[in-house]
Amino acid sequence: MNNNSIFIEKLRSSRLRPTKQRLEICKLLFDRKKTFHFTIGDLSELLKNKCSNKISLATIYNTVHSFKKKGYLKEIYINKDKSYFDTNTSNHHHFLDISTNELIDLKKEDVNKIKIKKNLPGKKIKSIEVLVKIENNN
Amino acid sequence: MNNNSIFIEKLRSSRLRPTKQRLEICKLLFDRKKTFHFTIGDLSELLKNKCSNKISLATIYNTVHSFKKKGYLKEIYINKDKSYFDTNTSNHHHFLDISTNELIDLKKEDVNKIKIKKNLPGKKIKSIEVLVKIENNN
DNA sequence: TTACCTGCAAAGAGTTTGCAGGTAG
DNA sequence: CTACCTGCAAACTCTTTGCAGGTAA
Repeated sequence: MNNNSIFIEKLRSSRLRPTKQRLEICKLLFDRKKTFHFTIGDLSELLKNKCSNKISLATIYNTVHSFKKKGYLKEIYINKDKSYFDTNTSNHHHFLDISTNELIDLKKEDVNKIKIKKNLPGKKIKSIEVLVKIENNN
Repeated sequence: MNNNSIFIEKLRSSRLRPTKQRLEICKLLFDRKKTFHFTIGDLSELLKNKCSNKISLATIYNTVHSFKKKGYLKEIYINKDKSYFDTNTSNHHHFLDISTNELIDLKKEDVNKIKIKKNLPGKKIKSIEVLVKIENNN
């Protein structure tokens, strides 16, 4: 596994020790071409299936939160039941398919520039996020 | 209270019995000029203070959910901990002040028209919501 | 009277925490 | 050796549910 050393570096550079568990989670989350959207539950299932030794739920929560704090993951709120995380940490927009609860990234060029014509004294804009809910065409 | 009869009508017209509890909640939610954003916890606190007889938490949840189902409230997900509800049920956008966790409505004319240039086969757009996160200017 | 509503307490789901033992550096 | 990490179980928070008693029509 060549990627392993990349992940070890990535973790070291953020002062996170490259433990077995964190490397397994890195492989699952970051060793893919496309953005990955997941809940802790999804991740836990995947790890149970694809990974020989069990990783405890507490460790999964800890790891995901460290990764978020270090800027490797972004948290998305689309549902009161659970949090979604996104491996694409750039400022971007989403489709949410309400028939399947699936999240799909929109590229920058898929949405026209958004201009906010109101501003509040003493406040500045930190981010602009668009959520486009889609459903099946009957 | 003249408004009471309006609320009684409103409830009757949706086949919800105008009970004491529901009327109290209506008064709190809908007897105001501006949009109101709240969590169940907020509402429960308000009712505890402004209302002589205690309304149980289960009833508050039931009522808010019936109101949502009847289209009098909209649920907003901006936080994993709790749900926010909005008395403005039209399709509209929000500022979220991340210093205070306060939600502020944006009017239609505050945001330019949003065009989504991508579409997925078999799917149609149901709604487009913009969340603008703002923070203090230092 | 009948269907619906309320309030309580218990149950549920996702998440967080405390702590003892284990591991990286 | 020391600081950090893991895993378990218990705790916590918000929300939902079951059910007995109460209320509107």
